[in-house]
Amino acid sequence: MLSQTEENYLKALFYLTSENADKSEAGTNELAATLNVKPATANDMLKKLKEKKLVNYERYGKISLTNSGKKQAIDIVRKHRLWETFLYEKLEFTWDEVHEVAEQLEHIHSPKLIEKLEKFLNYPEFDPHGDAIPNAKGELKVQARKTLSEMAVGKTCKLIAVKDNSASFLQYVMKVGLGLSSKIKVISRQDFDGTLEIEVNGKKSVVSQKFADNLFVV
Amino acid sequence: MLSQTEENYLKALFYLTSENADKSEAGTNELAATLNVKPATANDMLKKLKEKKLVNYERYGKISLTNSGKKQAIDIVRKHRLWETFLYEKLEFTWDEVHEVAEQLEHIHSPKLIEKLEKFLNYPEFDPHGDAIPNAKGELKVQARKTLSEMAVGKTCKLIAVKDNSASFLQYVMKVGLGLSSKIKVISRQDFDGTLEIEVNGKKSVVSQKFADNLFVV
DNA sequence: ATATTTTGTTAGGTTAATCTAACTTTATAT
DNA sequence: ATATAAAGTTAGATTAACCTAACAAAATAT
Ligand SMILES: [Mn+2]
Ligand SMILES: [Mn+2]
Ligand SMILES: [Mn+2]
Ligand SMILES: [Mn+2]
Repeated sequence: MLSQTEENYLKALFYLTSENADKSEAGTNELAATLNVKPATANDMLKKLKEKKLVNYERYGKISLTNSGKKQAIDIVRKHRLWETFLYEKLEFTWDEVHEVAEQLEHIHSPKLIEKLEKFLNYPEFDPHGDAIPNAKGELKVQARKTLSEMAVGKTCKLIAVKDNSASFLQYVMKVGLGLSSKIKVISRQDFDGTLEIEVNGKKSVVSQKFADNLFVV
Repeated sequence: MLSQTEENYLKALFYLTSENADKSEAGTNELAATLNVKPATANDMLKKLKEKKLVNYERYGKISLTNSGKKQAIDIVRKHRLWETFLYEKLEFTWDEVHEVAEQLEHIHSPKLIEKLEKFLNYPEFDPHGDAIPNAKGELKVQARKTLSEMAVGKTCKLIAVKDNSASFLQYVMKVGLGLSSKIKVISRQDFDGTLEIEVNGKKSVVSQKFADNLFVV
């Protein structure tokens, strides 16, 4: 059985090499930064994970998950997102509070618990941030989506997911009047730096490109 | 913040020195046995817990929890029993399955989670094994109770709690037709070894004294 | 009162996960 | 093509939690 630490490495690698991250291989420094450890630490762990056949890795080479590693990573993501959904739907947590607690809950080992939890939540397909929840087989719904920053001026779109899960970002999103399913109209865009003027529920706001890069819409 | 290991030592000491255990101090070997570690290991940890002012301990002396240690131990017990109740009430776990998973869940750190969970469960006072759940202040309902082995022949009583929480014991209890609130009539007792003949829902069974010692009745 | 058993402690090691400091390899820029 | 910078690795330490083996103290039994 994997330790919590090993699980965190697999999950980090999964995110660093997922579609979302537009590349399929990661580096030691990048991985270390994600996990808030020093590169030397990540390097040690990579050797261990390679030994366990969970990552593809050669000295000075790029890193990727093996099929086995990916399967395990997806299972952790599944648990994380089911717990977030539980906290949000059943315990009245707000969407900026769920992530931190789910970081702990995702490491509970009990297949039965997850099966039962999923059933209790009525087999949800998306978590409170709009991210797809993998099913027991590791399959997840892929939605066509673009970032708000890619939307044409004058168009209206619907918020379906957020990329950043940090409490500070999510609180900012709420402050602008946004939540999942909100309708957003793009009023104008500054060519200089991509700053957008948007309208949500009749309320206008000016937001940075960085902000818009972190919102997924259809 | 306490590590999972430290929490487990506090919890073990709490049980070893509670009313239930008819003594208020514990020994190193006893503690080590409870936690499935060697006495040398427990000894190291005792020094650490003393340093943190969580236990009263002197070389070759008896061990007890300080007020601070006891408060923390009760909080872990509270979490454990709330999670057991959640698993039993909401996720359809059976009473022999809940303990093992709760052993993991009790170490999740989030005061808000526990508050919300308690509210979601409607402030339960007893867990699936009939054990009292401490409230947020650490107070718990104390019920007058005796063990089935202490009951007089001919009397009928009600099962309100089980002492042993192991799956094997609980499955045995179910096999005899018992659950919380079951009515039990004591038909006869062997003076030689305390073996009892009991009747539950019209069904007669013969059980050992050890078995009867682990059932609390009123 | 002394011998034996039980209980508790110490010394010295191991493993997982982390670190710093020094080093090597690969990538980038002139 | 070489120098510099960035990325990655290694060696050697540290800490928490565990171990075994040897020893010391306390409890008990004769
Ligand atoms: Mn999350
Ligand atoms: Mn999420
Ligand atoms: Mn339990
Ligand atoms: Mn219980």
